[in-house]
Amino acid sequence: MAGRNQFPFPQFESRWQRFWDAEQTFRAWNPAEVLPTGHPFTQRHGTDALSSAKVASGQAPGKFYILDMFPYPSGAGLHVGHPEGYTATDILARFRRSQGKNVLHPMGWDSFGLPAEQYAVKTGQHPRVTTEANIANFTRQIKSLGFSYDWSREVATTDPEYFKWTQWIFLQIYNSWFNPATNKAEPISTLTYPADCDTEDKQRAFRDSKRLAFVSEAPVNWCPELGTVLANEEVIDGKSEVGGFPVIRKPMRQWMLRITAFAEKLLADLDTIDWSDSLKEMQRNWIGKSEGAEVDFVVADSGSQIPDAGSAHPASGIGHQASSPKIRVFTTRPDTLFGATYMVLSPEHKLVGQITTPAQAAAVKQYQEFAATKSDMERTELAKDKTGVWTGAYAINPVNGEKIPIWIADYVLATYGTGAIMAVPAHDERDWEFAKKFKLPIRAVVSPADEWLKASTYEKEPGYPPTAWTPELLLTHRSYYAKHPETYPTAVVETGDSINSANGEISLNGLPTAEAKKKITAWLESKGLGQKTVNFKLRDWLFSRQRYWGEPFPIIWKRDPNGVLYHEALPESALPLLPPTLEDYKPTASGEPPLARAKDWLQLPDGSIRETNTMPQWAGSCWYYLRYLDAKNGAAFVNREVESYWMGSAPSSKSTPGVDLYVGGTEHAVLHLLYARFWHKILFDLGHVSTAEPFFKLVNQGLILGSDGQKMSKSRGNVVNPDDVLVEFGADAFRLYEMFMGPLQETKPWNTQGVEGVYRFLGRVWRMFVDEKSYAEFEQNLTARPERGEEFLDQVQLHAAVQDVAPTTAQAKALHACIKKVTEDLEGMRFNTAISAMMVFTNEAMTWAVKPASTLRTFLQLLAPFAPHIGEELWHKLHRHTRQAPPSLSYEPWPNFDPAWLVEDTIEIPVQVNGKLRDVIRVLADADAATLEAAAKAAEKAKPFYEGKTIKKVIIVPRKMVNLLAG
RNA sequence: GCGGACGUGGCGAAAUGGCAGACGCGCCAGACUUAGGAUCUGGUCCCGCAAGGGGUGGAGGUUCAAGUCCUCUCGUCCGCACCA
Repeated sequence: MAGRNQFPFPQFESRWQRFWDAEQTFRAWNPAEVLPTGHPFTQRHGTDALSSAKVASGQAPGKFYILDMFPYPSGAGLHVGHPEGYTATDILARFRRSQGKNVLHPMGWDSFGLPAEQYAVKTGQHPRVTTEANIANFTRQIKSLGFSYDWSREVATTDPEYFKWTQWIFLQIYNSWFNPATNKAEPISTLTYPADCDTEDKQRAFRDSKRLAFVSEAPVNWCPELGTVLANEEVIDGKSEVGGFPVIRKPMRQWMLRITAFAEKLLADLDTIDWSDSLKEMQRNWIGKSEGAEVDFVVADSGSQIPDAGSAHPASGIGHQASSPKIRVFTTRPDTLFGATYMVLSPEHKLVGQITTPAQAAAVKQYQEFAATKSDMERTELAKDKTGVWTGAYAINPVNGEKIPIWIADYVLATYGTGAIMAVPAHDERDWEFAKKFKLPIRAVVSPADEWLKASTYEKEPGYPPTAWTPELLLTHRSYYAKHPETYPTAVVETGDSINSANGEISLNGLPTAEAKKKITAWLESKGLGQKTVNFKLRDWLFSRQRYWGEPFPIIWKRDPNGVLYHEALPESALPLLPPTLEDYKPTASGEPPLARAKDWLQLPDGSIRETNTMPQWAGSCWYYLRYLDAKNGAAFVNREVESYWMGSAPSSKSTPGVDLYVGGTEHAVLHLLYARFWHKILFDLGHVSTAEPFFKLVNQGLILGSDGQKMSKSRGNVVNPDDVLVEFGADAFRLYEMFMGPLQETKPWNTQGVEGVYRFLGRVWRMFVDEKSYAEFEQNLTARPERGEEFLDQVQLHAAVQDVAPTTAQAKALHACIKKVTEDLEGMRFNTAISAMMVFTNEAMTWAVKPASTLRTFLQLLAPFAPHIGEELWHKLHRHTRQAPPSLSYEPWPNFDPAWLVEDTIEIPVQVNGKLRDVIRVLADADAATLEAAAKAAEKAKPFYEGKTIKKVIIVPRKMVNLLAG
């Protein structure tokens, strides 16, 4: 589109961006900070607005912390999806600022990450160089959109001054343990040692086993392609979330964070925050709480006669040797214990070798190898067909003394529960499939629902097909099921009354599931056979990566006099611990992380060796929202007073606890958002922050699809580059379009013609304000001397129709309706309908021969949060015209609507006959029921529909409608 | 399979249980114009000349009145997925 612009955005957008930068218009001030007198915040709120006294007494302006998920600065640059959330938050930031809030609206960079490192491996260029270039590009792009960020608070997770504190927080975690008695993280110094920890070595081992950051040797997700381990959360269908490469399980020494200790709090506190149901549900599912019982099964016959040293308490079960090993299982259905006809251990279960009989040893070993070579992906894909082998061993069912076979199968996961299950094939689908395949016995212990019985009955059963389901017939089938569950097509997994569940001491028969669970659990506990247990799907967080481009751990390794390796934290004074300079960023030939290449860095003079793993990318994003509060603080990660003001626990905050609004993509639903909540809770317990949750309200923006309705991707060629849109239509139109597309949370396709629509709207706004002739002159001058564009811009005159007159009633009504709609829609984040309301106003105002300056001025205030550049430009023109010094548009109080203007004298209401619209009548707004009825009956068009009939009833809803019921 | 969100014109979408389709795109017609891919005006759910009738994925229900509430059903998207 080479033709003329509808309005001179290329000239005024850059002008106002420079203005905001130079004036520090959006600089947010901390409590007790000295406020410059010239700043518009000070001019509105006073020089002492944030004095310690006012903050302490609650007299200071309330805070509003509005946060975007900071981006990873990729080489590809900004995507149209990024500015969707950023625009929404910017509009709200400007809105709240105008309403008198002290608004904190920062931006930064989640700049550690794999792409820069992969580029370094290929080219040898230091990731910092790549990262800084990408940040520069992202900064340019984001600034070109005119967002009101306080850039003085910018952070980058790769900045040593930032990751110094990431490392510091890691040390807080390392030096803490979770005290179950207080249900809190506490300094490791509060740990009390058991009596048998009587040596320094034993105490150290005990201490290290309790830390919230600890070392584990467990099998981990290793991605050969990426050359690193990954957290469970980063593995999807057995493939890496980044890149989609295969992931295998491999035992490695790794750092873990004890997030499982916080599972209950992470779950419970979801009820205290304002997030979408779907997001909360995703977190709940991920945490995966299930309540049940752990039950011990004693092994009856085992392959070896090695007594189990661990089973100090002989179970009081029936007929077993006290020296036999015990297998502990977790079940959510202890009520079905009488139906356990076999057991299954995961192939990796540590008792497998011990219990396997010589006869089965070869088969078991073969199966274990078979299971081990399968990747998680294969295990999932082959899930349909159950596999397993018998160990040759039996266990004793503790409730009935029955000998049941012990199998191993990979449908039992080593990492969940105890890694072993009691199999109740009649009432569990997986056990059912397995039992059917291997011809294991199936015993019914729960009576099915009538519906299930009716639906599952088939010809082999007596009395089939039934002519009618009499209670007697159902009873017959019920008792048949109780004896022959294996003849039915499926397992009965629903709850129901217990059957076949009694021994000499206890009977569950006839009890509904919930009661049966309680009763059997109490019995198990009284016998020392088991106890009530809560299990979580959530695993501890695998926190180390074999990468270069991440925060090094502030940890060193030493050997004690016995040659045992142990770890030790670096002192705070050693922070930040910088990564070494390398020539080559690949892992070493022996598979050591890249940091191991830096021999000088690795070895300390006292002989200790540095940890060579680095932290995952999530580390920096776990707390960046806290660093924004006090980004330049060299003495602490955040000052306490500053933290309590912005996070809402101080009296002045006058707000919700935590970040007031956090907007970002749904892709971080379980990863970032769970990790950040976890870190925040540790910091809260340790007294470093003042709220239990970081993000009070969270909104997920929807995905923006390509114009073909497909996800945007390079390969589809449907990617829209914001830079291109900006050149053609400008930042204001871009912002407006992203908000006008539809509700923020919805997925919606991009449509360039839609951008033209809002661009035309802004053009109409421009023409409503400016004199057409002077704009034409501007364009001619601009063509001749483009470099003098801004000078010419100031010569563009206001439209002659804009006059300093009082608005007419109709004009005031139009304006106040618009104020009301825009204000309410902003409160509800309904940006699309707010824009539509401004379009309605503009369409009407365009028809006014004389346009009151005061009305247009107020309208500009409504428009400015959405389209700030044109807002500022016209705001200044308008005030030059009225010869007033222009106050700061950003800090001018938000207009209030006067309900008096919105009261209509007469209104149109529909007249229905038998619920169908027949006519519309115009009546006085406050007309009473009798008047409405009379008016409705007088409505000509409605008459034919009830003439000749009697009106039996009249429904009258004042101000709404009249319905005549005739018959 | 389980959990969540959602189905409204040609398209993006609006509608405290009370006139379905605001606003925008696209399209049609007209005006201005050397020109229009600028701007302005009017029209635009379907059937029907009209009166009128039909219409919010489908089927029922509640109600004077249902896009909105309830039940069932079909479909789309997202998340989880052998979690005992």
